[in-house]
Amino acid sequence: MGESSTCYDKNEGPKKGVWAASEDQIVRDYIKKHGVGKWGKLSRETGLKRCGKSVRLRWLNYLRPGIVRGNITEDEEELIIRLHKLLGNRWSLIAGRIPGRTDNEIKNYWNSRLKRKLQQQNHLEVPEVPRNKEIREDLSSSAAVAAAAEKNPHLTGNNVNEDEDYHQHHDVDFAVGIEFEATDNNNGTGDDEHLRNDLWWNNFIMDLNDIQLDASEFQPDFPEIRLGNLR
DNA sequence: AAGGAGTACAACCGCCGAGAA
DNA sequence: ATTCTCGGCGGTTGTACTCCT
Repeated sequence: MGESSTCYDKNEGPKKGVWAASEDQIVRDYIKKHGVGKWGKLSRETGLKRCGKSVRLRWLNYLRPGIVRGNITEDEEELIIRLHKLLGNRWSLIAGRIPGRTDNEIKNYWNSRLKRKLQQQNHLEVPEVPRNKEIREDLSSSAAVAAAAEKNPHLTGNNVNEDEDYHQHHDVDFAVGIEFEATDNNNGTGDDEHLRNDLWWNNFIMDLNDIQLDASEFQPDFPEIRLGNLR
């Protein structure tokens, strides 16, 4: 059923296509007054001829404060690759770890650039990480996650932290719940370190696929990894 | 200069789950 | 217990832009 019943007016249907600046302003004004949510109501009360879902998407991907526009940095790219290896196409989860970036943006970036780039580099045979709800729930329910969440509330949940001052001082690194010991690429061991990490990740993915493990089980074996906020 | 191919990104669609009625 | 609405997600499509021939 979804929202289709509220999306499509019997007579003329919803307006589609590119949003006008005036439409954006209507949404901004309404949300300023009434807060986020009730997208269908927003659409009806403001006379926007957009379906609620469309309004929501516009807000989340474009109008919302804290959105970072512009090129994805190398750090962010690396992060996306690693998170994708772990989580598969769970764009909202991945986006939740990259402040200011939206799931749509990351999905687009992956599909239009990274996928091809990684295939060219032979780093990726585009692993089809199964959409396995149980794995994610196991990870999210671990004690490690809870502990990390308590330590650093910025790292939890799917919501992008919209504290711009916080962003300025923490940049990308804070968003990752998976943190490696510093890798020294200048002392000749960098490649080995990368290989080791890649190997570890590959094994990790295989383990996840083979059996459903609780994230907290990994930590004793791999102290260099903190599975702080997989969800 | 023209137009076809490739790319990037915004937006839409269909499905699902949660919660209210 | 059932139905309905809404919010959320991932996949896909549409379109504007850029590059190449």
